[in-house]
Amino acid sequence: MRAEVLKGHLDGLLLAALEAGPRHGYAVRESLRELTDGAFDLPTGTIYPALHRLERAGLISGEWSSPEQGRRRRVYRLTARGRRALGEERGGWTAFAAAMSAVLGAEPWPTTR
Amino acid sequence: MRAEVLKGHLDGLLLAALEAGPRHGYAVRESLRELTDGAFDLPTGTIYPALHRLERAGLISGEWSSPEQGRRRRVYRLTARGRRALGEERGGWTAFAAAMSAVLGAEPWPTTR
DNA sequence: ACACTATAGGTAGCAACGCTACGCAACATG
DNA sequence: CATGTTGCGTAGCGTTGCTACCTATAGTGT
Repeated sequence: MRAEVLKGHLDGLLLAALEAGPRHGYAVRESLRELTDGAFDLPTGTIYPALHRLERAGLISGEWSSPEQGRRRRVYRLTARGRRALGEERGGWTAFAAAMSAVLGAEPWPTTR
Repeated sequence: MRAEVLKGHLDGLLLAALEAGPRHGYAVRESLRELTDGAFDLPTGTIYPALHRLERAGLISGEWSSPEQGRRRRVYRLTARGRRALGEERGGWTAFAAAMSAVLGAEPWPTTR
């Protein structure tokens, strides 16, 4: 999978991974890898800056967990705005996928559902 | 539709538009707009550099048509390598779309086929 | 004891790509 | 004869994900 195809779609993926509940960055990464059977195996240099961007944008909020213990984890959860944004991402994806498939033709959707 | 979502997917679109037969750049642009009901209304500053890139890569070949007439048009056609590349683009799109939908869940494919 | 892997977070710099904003020209239409 | 459409082109920009690297703790193996 070429690298650039993900551009513009990552935010939706991260938001969706957090929809099921609060998670820290490393767990988000694992969720994506498992949900996609390894297709989205994103480097941490992709995950962490993206989470910071989403937090700055107010779509997720993070806080450090268990500071007394050694292992520091930053746990993120969707904000209300993030939940709205996720809805828009889903709509945008559907429109984009429909347009792509209209042009590419030929079995746009996986036939094995 | 945000701009970045197209990144990495444009080549496949252009190749697909040329699959039906040779076309000049402006016609490719119109094909994409019509096939997608206006969803992909790409600026010429996107189309032309991308076609040049594909030509340099040997996936399409272009030649000027009707030089004696005033209006100059550069007509592109798929090369053999371009046709192969289009097949790979289709496969890549299917894999990408499947992974995206696995994460986004919830009605990944348009229900109105 | 020591090495190694997995977990967990981070950043600087880069490359790629599509877009914006232009410019140029021929042809059609009113 | 002014405007709009067709048609091609490029320079420069902003965004984004990736590469490559760093730090640190916990667990596992030898």
